[in-house]
Amino acid sequence: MVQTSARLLKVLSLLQSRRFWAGGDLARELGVTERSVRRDVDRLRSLGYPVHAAGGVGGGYQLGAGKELPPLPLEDEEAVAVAVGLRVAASGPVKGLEEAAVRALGKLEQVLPKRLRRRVNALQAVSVRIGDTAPRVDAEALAVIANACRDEEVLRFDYSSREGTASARSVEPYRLVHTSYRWYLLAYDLDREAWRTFRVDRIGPGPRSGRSFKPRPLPSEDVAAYVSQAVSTEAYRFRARVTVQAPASVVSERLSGVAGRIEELDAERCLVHAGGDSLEALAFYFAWLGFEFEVHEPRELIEHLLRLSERLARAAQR
Amino acid sequence: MVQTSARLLKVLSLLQSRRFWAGGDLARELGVTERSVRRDVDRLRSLGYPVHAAGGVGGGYQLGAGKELPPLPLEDEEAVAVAVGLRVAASGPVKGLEEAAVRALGKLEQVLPKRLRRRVNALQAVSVRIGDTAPRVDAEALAVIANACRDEEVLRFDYSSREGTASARSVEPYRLVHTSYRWYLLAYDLDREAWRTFRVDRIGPGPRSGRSFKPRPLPSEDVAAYVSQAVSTEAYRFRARVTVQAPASVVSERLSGVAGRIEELDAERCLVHAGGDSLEALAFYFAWLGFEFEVHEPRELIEHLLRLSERLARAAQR
DNA sequence: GGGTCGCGGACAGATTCGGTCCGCGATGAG
DNA sequence: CTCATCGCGGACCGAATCTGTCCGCGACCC
Repeated sequence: MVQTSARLLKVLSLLQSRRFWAGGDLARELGVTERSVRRDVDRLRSLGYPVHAAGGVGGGYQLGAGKELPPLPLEDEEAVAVAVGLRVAASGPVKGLEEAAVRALGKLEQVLPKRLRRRVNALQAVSVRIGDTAPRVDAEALAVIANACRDEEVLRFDYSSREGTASARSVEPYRLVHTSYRWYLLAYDLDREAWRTFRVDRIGPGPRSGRSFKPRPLPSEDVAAYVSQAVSTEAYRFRARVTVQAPASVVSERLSGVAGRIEELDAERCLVHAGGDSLEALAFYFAWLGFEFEVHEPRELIEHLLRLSERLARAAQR
Repeated sequence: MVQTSARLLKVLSLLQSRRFWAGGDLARELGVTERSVRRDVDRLRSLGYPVHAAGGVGGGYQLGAGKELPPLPLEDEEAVAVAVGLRVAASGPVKGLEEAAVRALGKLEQVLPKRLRRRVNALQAVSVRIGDTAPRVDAEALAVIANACRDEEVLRFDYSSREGTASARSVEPYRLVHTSYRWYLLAYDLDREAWRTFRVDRIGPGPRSGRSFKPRPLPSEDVAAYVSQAVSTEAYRFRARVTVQAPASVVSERLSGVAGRIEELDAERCLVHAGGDSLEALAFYFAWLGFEFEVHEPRELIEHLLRLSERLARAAQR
């Protein structure tokens, strides 16, 4: 009967909504005998979910941490929180998690009721962004693209090239790669009949996935290497060279997340090469460090720092 | 048989792992006839999960967005991403979502296999924090506390008072409230036999939940109001008064997340009252605005800005 | 010691399940 | 246009399963 399976799902969900459930309560909640509850619990156990039980007064069933993760039943609010959290995670505050976050986001968005999707989008707007060396990537677009890759569906979108000219693209998406704080899409461009690497932040709003395609062999075994090579010519608007009066290890910890590399000069100083598209972001990263530093280039950054310094000095006057 | 229910769960999970599944493929994957697959799909539909189907060549089944959210089957990596994302969300980058995020986190942590928990904790460390008016709250502690509230379990922890004296507490936890960038726990202190409001960031590491208790009536109907009144005497280390040369609406948008309130002076200026425990954070927030501003108090902030301004000026020299 | 609560065997009847067989209709490629 | 593909669902039947009932056991806590 469908009833049995539905009940099983319900038990699973009940057990996750409250730590302890007495057999009798569960039975009442589910509208079956206690014996059936015991059987359901057994079934869950045989499915690999560790349900602990405590005897005596105040005892009950409790879902524990097992080897595998049970499917997570979420309330509306919680789902929204998960979606928002994943969008943050996908935009990269924590290294090495972006791809997984995007995959999870794809799964979630696929089944997210419309009313919740609206809430997520509304909340998304107010997210606080730090420094922002990374251009803002639309997390929903990211999810759409990730799903298109997974499902092998042709993707259409508008793309603005580095020079700012826009063009409509129609591609077979293969991989979404996250490197040095940017998202890239490795895809086969159907109109140009060639492999291309797209910067996701340059993809226009609302990419649409369409009919499915038969995947062709990738241009390289090592996709990450291929992409990073393809984009190595990619330049930031500004490249900064800055000497910081602090040990390289300290700086690298505090600058985690900035695109760039750090050279140790001596025990107390290091040279930071950082790339960014915004002077504000670059200035803040270094100011935020809290150490003395010296900018060698670019000139624009030096000028920006001077202006900022003057503004702060004015703020402190009275 | 357990088989049927297990299969149903598996179908649900398969349908979320790939967009399109042909009936034959599903049948092979599950080890049953195609007819049975159709029946399973029917069952899912009757459980409220909208499974769309497309006929013809290249057709297949597809899980759509329904009224309710199906339980989310997560891979290991994805679960870690969700946990990290939720921890970020719980620490409050997006308004009004913190409580839900903590609830979801509680659910997740309850069933998170140990190996994944370690990963989450490891990753948590490197999370980038902005400005940080909010003291760092241990997300795992938050989850433990939330679960203790939900499960009505006595909670023990070390608490350092405002003056810095530590004491061991044993309380009945009732509500976790998030206001103005801080977490508070409303609880009944069993030793002092009185209601108390605890700042979660002052709770020592590893709060432990114990035996369950019978809840007593709350001291007030409106818990949020009660707590906010109870903590109204709570002072920040620094209180700043700053005039900003920008419309109040713009400022309030960019300062979202800072504890404080904004008074409109005229169309082009507003007065911001902000509280914070760190001069760096306060300076950062106002500098980050990008507008001209003037600090009226505190003196420390003015001095800090001067020092910062000089440091930036030095950085720009060469 | 007694009450509470989880455990699980046994049994019987009702229900359901899954495989098989089959014809229908929609879709999309050639 | 035609054909192959693929989802749909009715019918049938034997096997498997589920549920409620009854009951004794053991653990735990007051």
